Amino acid sequence: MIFDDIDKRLLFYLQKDSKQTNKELSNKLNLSVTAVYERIKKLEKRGYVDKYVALINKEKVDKAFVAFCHIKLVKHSQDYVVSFEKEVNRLNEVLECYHISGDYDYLLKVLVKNMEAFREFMVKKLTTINHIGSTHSMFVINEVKHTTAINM
Amino acid sequence: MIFDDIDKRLLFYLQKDSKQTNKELSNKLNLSVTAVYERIKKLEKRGYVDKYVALINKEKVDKAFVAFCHIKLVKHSQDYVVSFEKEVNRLNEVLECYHISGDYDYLLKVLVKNMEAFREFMVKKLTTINHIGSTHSMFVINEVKHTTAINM
DNA sequence: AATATAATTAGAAAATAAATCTAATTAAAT
DNA sequence: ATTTAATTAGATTTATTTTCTAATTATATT
Repeated sequence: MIFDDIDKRLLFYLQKDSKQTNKELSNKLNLSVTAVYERIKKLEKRGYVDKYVALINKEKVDKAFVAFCHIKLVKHSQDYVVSFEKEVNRLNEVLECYHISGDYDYLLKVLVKNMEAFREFMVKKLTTINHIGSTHSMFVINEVKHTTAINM
Repeated sequence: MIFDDIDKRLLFYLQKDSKQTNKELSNKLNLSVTAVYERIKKLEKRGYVDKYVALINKEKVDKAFVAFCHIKLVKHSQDYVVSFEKEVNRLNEVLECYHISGDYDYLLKVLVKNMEAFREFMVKKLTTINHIGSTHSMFVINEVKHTTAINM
């Protein structure tokens, strides 16, 4: 199977705006509507597209306070890791969690209303999770760049 | 204007899958198709929805190596900050860039093919940007959680 | 190079969904 | 209680997606 330049350009446009009609895309790609349609279906079927989503304005829904939390576990045994990761998945303030190299074990992206809500989150939710050794939080002063679009 | 529980549930569904038809949404929300349609248009108009996008599978497009880079500037004068932020916006390996509190000034999320590509990025692109004092990179071993859906 | 095979594309037709309109209902304000 | 505004439902129109058939293009085989 081939994944050519037209496919790349198609994904580029869909990553910018997935609500474009196939006709609009067909103009940009110099193809017929059917050709665009078939390519999109092919890309979806082969797993290139994870999903289509609406991206919500976090200021509008009052969740504009963003923090990154480094977390160290007390031990790195299989069961500690598994249970920590399961707990983190339950916390809906945590949008992202990465197991990373370096001084800390995990990096979390946390979204809440304000500093007070963040304190609540830390005290009542995060630090009640077992096996956490230490944490280190960094607060987002300004979002300089934020895109979901992968460049191919 | 009111932003009620139905709106919240509607955004919840749209954040999961924006390709659902209004009929499917109307079933989930126990509303008519028109009511769903009007609510979506209202939310869009009032700025609740930033945009609709396709989320692409990074393994499929061979950009599965993820790194977070801490960056310190040599100075924090206005012009240094402005020019750094402008440069970062140009780099398409950088999906996200945050000005943060703490030991470092910035946190970058970088997406490339592999470690070799990351090295290339650091040497040929990132560190050629002026005003960078020091950097510290963390590599993603595993993506434990990753969602774009804000919980309201 | 000629032929067969598969993949991609285009255009028309059918099916489906979005958008608009009018009227009815519900909620909020006076 | 009455007016006003907002929301909703159902019907209709408009637009888009999906399917179908045929033509074209690319790839593989002899």
